[in-house]
Order: sequence, then structure tokens, then C-alpha cells
Amino acid sequence: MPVYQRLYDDLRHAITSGAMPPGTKLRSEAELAKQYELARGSVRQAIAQLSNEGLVKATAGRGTFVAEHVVLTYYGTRLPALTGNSGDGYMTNVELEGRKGRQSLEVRMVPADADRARRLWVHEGDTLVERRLLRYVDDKPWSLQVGYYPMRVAEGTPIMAAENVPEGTTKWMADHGLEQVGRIDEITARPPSVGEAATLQMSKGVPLIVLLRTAYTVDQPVRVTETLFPADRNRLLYELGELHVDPNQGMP
Amino acid sequence: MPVYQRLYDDLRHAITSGAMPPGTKLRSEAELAKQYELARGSVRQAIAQLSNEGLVKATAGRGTFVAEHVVLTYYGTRLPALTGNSGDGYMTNVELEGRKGRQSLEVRMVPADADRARRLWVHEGDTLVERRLLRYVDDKPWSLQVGYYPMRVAEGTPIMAAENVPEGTTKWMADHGLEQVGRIDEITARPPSVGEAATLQMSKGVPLIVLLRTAYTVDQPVRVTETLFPADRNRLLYELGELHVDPNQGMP
DNA sequence: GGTGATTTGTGCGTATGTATT
DNA sequence: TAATACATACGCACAAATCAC
Repeated sequence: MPVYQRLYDDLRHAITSGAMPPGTKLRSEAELAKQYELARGSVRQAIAQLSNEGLVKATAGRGTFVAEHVVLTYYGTRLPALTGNSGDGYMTNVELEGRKGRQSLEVRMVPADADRARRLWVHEGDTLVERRLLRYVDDKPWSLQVGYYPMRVAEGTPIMAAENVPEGTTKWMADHGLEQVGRIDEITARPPSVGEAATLQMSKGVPLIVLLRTAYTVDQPVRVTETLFPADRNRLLYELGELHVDPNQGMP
Repeated sequence: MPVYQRLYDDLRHAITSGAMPPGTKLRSEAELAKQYELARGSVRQAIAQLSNEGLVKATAGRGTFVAEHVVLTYYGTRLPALTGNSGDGYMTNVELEGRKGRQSLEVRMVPADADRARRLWVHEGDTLVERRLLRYVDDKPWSLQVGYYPMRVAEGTPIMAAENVPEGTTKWMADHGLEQVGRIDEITARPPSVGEAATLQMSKGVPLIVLLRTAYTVDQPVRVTETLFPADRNRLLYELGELHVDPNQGMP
């Protein structure tokens, strides 16, 4: 185990546990070196790793500071996600947290690859409608959602138009006989590609959380969405079972 | 956007979509260089990135192959997780998939930091029971779960003993008047520290999925667990709402 | 077992564009 | 504006591992 690891662990724990809130100035590299009995190079290595993860921001001459760290929560189980996911559900959520939401949309026709074909009960190569939604929060790109609809669902509907469906695609579908009653969320994580890092304006060491959601009516799958969340500014939250206490409130 | 990116994207898509199943040999670096009109160095960069993510494995003299890719699914919503999570629930699941499960356990007393204190309704510095569970699958370390119990829950119970609770701690607690009726799962991802990468035997480019679960009885939180999943061999799956169709079965 | 062909691993040098200082 | 550093990209050469004959 490298020597800088202990410093790195301490700092990360202090930041993530809230002991050092955003804006806090770290002690200087020289001070940390003396305190931990390390060479300044080792201190820099620990800080470089934190910087790579987006936890701190170093500025020459000023010092190193805990990064302003807005983490938005994506509620996997709450109603907005269930009733108006594609468009306004998430965005109302964002605005509830006092932030400014915006999104850009592209719609294309693409052939289904093997995986999406299996999930959507179509044949490989069949045409799917792809809706690519880049969501901004406070004018920063925040997450990228790519949704796929089979033609049997999308044909002749506003889903095929390159425009926002004001009430959200999920709500629109429910109003037209395609009510989504269940879904499966698969969650993985991986490093971003260079292109993804660029469009989402994330540093390369930050992972992407990948949420692959398949939505079902009572008798068929109707949509697959893949949402990419930069892990330094997003977390997913699932509320399961029955909660009789308020988790945000402290002890009574 | 770098030129090697197109090759990287093509290869990754071919692998993740199933077009190139595990064991498939990639074309040689020289061939790919000619095909994509790149220098060999650029081809190597694309492959290095895939290798870093654990998607391919290169061997001198033989070639580069799509990695044998066992991905185990952690079911966030199924009963094993709800009734016997800590011990045997997950492991029965693993054995159901035809793999060999094993785990090592350490139990310690630790003071609560600010974050865990807030979640468990105790004061910062109060003593918690820490149960550290390293799970192996087929003799490879697979995930690391660290659970924290407040003393009001753990005192005088097998939870404090450094031994497996055969029926699982959750089941044990339910049998003794602490039935868990709800829980909150918070999901994030981050790069592993060097120590974590070592104990979980993962390559450094692979992210960790972090699942932070707070479990509640009808009137209080009773446990916080933080589970670390190397992202290249784990995925989380949540089944939500009502599913009237079998998602694993193809189209009828 | 030996030999040569193939393939990855590694080193070096050069050039270019971008961002930082 | 100049200097510096860094990532990207290209090309070449050789070493090391593997495999077929």
C-alpha cells in the first residue's frame, strides 16, 4: 500500500462525511507533508487523486479547496419518475431543489442491436426511435438519457417528433392506452469515453453511473432508456418497503 | 475528439451488445490499424482503455480476446436481500447461479462519525458495532460489505460476536422484535482507493459501485450498510411496480 | 526440438494542437 | 506574448511470447 494512501483516505473521508464542507481550504502541501511525515511529492499524489475524482480543486497561489459539490438525487422510486419520466418529471424535481433545469433533445431512427432487440421484443435490425436527451442543471450538462421505443409503440405518435412532449412521454403513453405498470432498473458503472467526458463536462477519473431501465405495460416492454450520470454530481435513491419514519429528520 | 475514439466505441459496443461474446479474438493491432487508417499506437490506446475497463485481455504472441466476463446480479428488491441480507441471502443467490460462495467476517467497535450518527439516530462518537464482510465468489473477492449497528440494537446479541449468524442478521433481528419493514438505498460510484483495489483484486480503471443502505423498523433505523461492488463484475437490479411478463423470456 | 511467422509489449524520436503558466 | 507542459498522433525498431509446421 503506497504511503500517500493514508493521507488520501483521511482527506476523502473528511470530505465525504461532511467534516470538511465545500469551500474549506486544505492545509498547504508543506503542512500536510510535515503532519503526515511524507515528502511533498507524496502529498501531491494524494491530492492529484482527489482532484481527479472532482473532490477538490487546486489553484496555483491560492491553495486547494474542497470542491463545490452539488449532488443531485435521482429518485428511482418516486412518482415523478413513474409518471412523467422522460421530460418533465425529473426537471420538476430539479427545480424543486432550487436549481434551473434545461434540456436539449434529438430524435433519430436507428436499427436495433442484439441487446436492445431482446429487451424490446423486436428483431435485430428493426427500426427503433431514439430520443437523446441532454439535461442541464444551472447550465451545466448533468446527465444524458437515451431512450429507445419500438415502432409498434412510437409510430404516428409525438414520440417520433423531435419536440418535447409537454406532459412527458410516459404520461402521454398512459393517456393513450400504454400505461406502464412495472419496470426493471439495471445499474452499472464504468469510466466515461473521451466523447462522453466532453459532452458531460466531467473529468476523466470520474465514473459514469449507467441506469438501464426497461419499462413494461401489462403485456409488453415499451421502452428502454439508458441514462448516464457523472458520479461526482449524481446519486440514485430507492425507497423500498414501508417507511414509517422520516429519514431526513434526525432522531426524535 | 481523439481519432482512436471511433475504434474504441466500435469495439466496446460490439462487446457489450453481445456481438463479440467472451473469448472472441480481436483482429490484430496491425489489421485494425490498416482497417481504421490509424497508427498502431492509436490502436493500442483504444485497446488499453478497454483493457483498463476489464473488457478485453491481451497476451503477447496470442492476441487480444474479449474477457471472460462473469457479471453477478445483486437483486435490490428480491426477498433474500430483504429477509437475510447480511449473511446467507446473497450467498444463496450466488449459489443459485452455480457459483461457489464464501465470506470472511471481522467485527469491531468503532465510534460513529457525523454521517453515520445522523443516519442511525445516535450521537457522534457513540459506539457502533462494525461488521466487515468480504465476500468471495469462486475464490475471487467479489464485494465488500461493511455494516454498522447502534449499541441499542446490537448489545447482548450475536451481532456483536465475530461469527456468522447462520440465518442472517436481518432474519435474526426480525425473530427478536426488530423486523425491518423499509429501507433506503443510495447508490453512487467512485474510483477505488489503492487499498480497496488490492483487497478486491480489481484493476485501477474499474469503478466501485457504492450501495449505502439504511434499514428501518417501524419506528427507528437499525442498520447502515455500505457495500462496495467492483463495477466490472457486478450490477444492481431493482424490480419495481408490477411485472406481468417475464423479462428474461424473449418475445412470446 | 528447432525454426519462422504472428502478435503483443516496449522503447525512441518527432510533430502538432491545446491549455496553463 | 512567450514558454512550458501535456495529450494526441505517427512511424520505426526490436524484444518477448505464442503457435504451427
